[in-house]
Amino acid sequence: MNNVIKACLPGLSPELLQEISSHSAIREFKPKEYVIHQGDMIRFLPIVIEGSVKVCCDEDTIQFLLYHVNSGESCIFSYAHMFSDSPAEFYAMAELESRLALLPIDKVREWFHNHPPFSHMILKGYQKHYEDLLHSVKQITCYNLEERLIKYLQDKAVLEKTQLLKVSHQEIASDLGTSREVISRLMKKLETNGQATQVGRKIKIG
Amino acid sequence: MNNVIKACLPGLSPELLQEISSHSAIREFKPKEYVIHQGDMIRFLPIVIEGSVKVCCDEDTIQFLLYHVNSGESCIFSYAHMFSDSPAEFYAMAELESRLALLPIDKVREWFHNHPPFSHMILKGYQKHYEDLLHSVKQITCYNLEERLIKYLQDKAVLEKTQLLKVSHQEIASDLGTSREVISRLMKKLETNGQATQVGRKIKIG
DNA sequence: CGGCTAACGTAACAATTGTCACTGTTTTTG
DNA sequence: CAAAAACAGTGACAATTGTTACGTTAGCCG
Repeated sequence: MNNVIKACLPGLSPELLQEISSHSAIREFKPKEYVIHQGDMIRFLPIVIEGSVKVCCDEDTIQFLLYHVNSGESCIFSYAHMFSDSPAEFYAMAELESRLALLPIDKVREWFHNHPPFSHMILKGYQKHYEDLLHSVKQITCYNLEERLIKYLQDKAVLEKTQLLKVSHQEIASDLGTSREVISRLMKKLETNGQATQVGRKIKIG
Repeated sequence: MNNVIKACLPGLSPELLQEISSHSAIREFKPKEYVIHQGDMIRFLPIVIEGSVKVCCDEDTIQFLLYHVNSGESCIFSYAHMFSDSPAEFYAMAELESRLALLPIDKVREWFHNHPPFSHMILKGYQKHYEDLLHSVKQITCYNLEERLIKYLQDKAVLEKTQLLKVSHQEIASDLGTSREVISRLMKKLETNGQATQVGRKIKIG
């Protein structure tokens, strides 16, 4: 357990790693299992040791994908709750079979104040997520749905290491913040252009 | 000079404030003057003492508004360059007559490592900007142009403390990532609904 | 195997946004 | 003042996206 956490937290002293390990819990999540529900109080900082977790956001009735948290990464929204006690305005859901380390939030606060390399690491995490989010803004602002769909499928293919994606049109639609019918229509277009094929209930890329 | 910086950096020790003051420069910027050009190397962390600076982002040929930096705030993108040496992928431009404190980046790095309250402050800044950006994503994803235009004008009215905005359709268009004609069309619609009026080359809210 | 259910296909239409072309008006500048 | 430049108004049309409504298919499970 020490080793897996260590691999995700490079640059920290052995003593600190030891302390982090001893205060953290490891939990497994199945695909589609919630890691954090909307409205939950955040009591831990999750770090994905293995697998992938998606974080989505609600506004009115619309839900959309913010980003994925992959191996070695942690969830920025939990950082946002490090120094405040408000409930989560988002939900996090495992996409793959995933193993997470859960660091208790009060300890994280302590480490942040007492260990510059730890706070540096947290800041790096923020930077990464900020860039990801900025990338999403650019995607949404500068590219149309078709282009974003192609990118979405390609990214997913890389993430899941397969060209044959098991994902429903409905799920794509919510991730991209649109409706199922629109995705069906666009998938037909991609099929015509040979960029993707519907194979039964799966999607083949390329 | 010590006092103005102090007001923007609450919670820091007098010694640190003194050191920050002694290493920082103060500069004035006129409206539309560039604070940072796209491609610049970032050598300082700017903190807006007075006024307002807008930060915009380029992707392909499209430019769009990321956020405003107002009194007491600093620019997250400069944080992003705190631990790396890559040129700016954005530009920052004064919107109002503004006074900025420029903290040299190498000193900022040092303070970040040696002063937990300073790193805490930086993290808080990140949190704020992250929330702002997330807010933009929600706006773009969940609301149409008309709603965003109304919000844009209202926000601007609050910022500039006046109901009579001096802003061209072209400028609104680039901030919202669309074209001038579209803004003209929507302005006409707002006028019909009594939400805003074109008064010569200015726009009256309400 | 047959039926049930969730997922997909699709046509038709509405709404929004993008783009072009051209006109008129205000502001600035030589 | 006159010319130039910047700004605004507008109609027409295309492209994209959203919505409704209903028919079809795949895949699971008894």
